[in-house]
Amino acid sequence: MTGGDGTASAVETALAGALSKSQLAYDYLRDRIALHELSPGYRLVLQSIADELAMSVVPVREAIRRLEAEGLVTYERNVGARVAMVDEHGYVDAMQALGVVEGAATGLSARAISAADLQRATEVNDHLRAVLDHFDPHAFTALNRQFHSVLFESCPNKLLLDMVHRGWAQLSGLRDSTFAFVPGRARDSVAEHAHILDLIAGGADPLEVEIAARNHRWATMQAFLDARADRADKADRAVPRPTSLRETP
Amino acid sequence: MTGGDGTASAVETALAGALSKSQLAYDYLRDRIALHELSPGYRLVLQSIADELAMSVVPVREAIRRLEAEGLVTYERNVGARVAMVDEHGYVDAMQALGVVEGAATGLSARAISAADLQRATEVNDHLRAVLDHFDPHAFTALNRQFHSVLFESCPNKLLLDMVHRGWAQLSGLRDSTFAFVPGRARDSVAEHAHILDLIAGGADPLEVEIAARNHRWATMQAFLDARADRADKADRAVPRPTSLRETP
DNA sequence: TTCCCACGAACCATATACGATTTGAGATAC
DNA sequence: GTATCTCAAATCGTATATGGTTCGTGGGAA
Repeated sequence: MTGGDGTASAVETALAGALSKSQLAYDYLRDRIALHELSPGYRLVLQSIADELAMSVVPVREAIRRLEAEGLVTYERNVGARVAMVDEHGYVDAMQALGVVEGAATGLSARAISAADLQRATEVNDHLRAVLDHFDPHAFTALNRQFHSVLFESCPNKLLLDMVHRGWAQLSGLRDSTFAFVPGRARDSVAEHAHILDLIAGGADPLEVEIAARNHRWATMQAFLDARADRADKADRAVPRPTSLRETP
Repeated sequence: MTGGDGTASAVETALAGALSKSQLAYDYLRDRIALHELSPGYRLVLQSIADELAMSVVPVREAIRRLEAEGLVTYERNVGARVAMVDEHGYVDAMQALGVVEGAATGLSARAISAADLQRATEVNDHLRAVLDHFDPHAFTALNRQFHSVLFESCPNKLLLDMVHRGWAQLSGLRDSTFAFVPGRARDSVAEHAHILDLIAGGADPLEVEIAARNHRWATMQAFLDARADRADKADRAVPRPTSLRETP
């Protein structure tokens, strides 16, 4: 289908044979949402997508139903689907929930993680530290995801792991990551990563690892909230806030 | 269509207007699974269900896709769907995950819960204690669910709450609850409930409430594992286990 | 008797078709 | 000029139809 000539039936059968069209549509949409090729709020019209993928609308509908169940798209009866947009409230909820499940997954991974993985996580974090000076939010976010993935992917509980993946997928819908919004958070983040690594390497209590991982995420969430409050204040009126102003112009 | 003459459009619109057939099928299947009218492993044939509900297979497919995404049914390409059966491994994973999210939801509820709800939870637990002597696993399980629902429903995080609901739904698929398998667990459970209530009433640190709620669930899980190990041992060979045998014949 | 193959029934996957609903634009009245 | 009504285009929801796949069953050969 990407070839465009439409005569690749043999290849298609061999290639897509294992994958149903419904699955194909699901993967297609999921990828495009994750890659931000479909922005939040984008209207998902069944027929258009079906045309793009050279299939009928039926498999597309099913794919969208699955995406809906995962919270990646919102759906309205007789109106249609659109890519879920994460308002700040949704963002906070998602980050809070992710903190819980990712923390737990990381804690459960702590004892199972291999030395090689731990080494790899350390390298990724070194990389993160290295790019702090010429800061690129997008690259930083990608590396950050890698770092955490290494730490929680060893979690033996598939259910929990799946929740973590869904949480990340939902948050990836954001127009920009938190690090684009609050660049200053990046440096703290790297330091907290190092702390988590120390805990795991030192064979700390899994619960301690879990809480560290959770607080790490919640700190990012809090940084976002603080930044938002700051901007709102500055935008609404040019009056300094009463307490604990930590302006860094 | 149920009328058969096809002229009932006004009634139909008014009655089913708020609910799509897809949604209807979803609710129908979900309820029947929850009520154990459809046992785990039961084969879900599209056409049969469509006939029962007087609709075509298309909405049924969508409903099943959603149930699949929630882990209530398993699906196999070109073969079909069946009600998810929770083997002991799946059970352990589900309980572990539920412990995490339910614990977190309960912790987040702790500060938000009303005095009335707290009172109600206490009453339900008293009820649980009262039925300990003429023990009925089914009734106990239902009350137990009530108790925990009161404690976590005040959680302000909808995402987390949804995960908790899904976890309970998945586990409700079990042929019998843990309490049917390990009746002795019931008494401990009631005592732990009281402890959790004390923590919340005393305004304890939410994290402490969370860990108590989590450990409560994990203790139930552990009781199940212990019981299973016991039976396996006794079945395999009539040799007493080396340590900490706490037989109650 | 046992193994293998062929055939057929049951069922899934997808395409097409059509009625129903929403939505926005243009016309008309005030 | 604004508000409201009407109508048509776009899109969704569901039914029906058809081609494929799986799985069980029965017959034949070793």
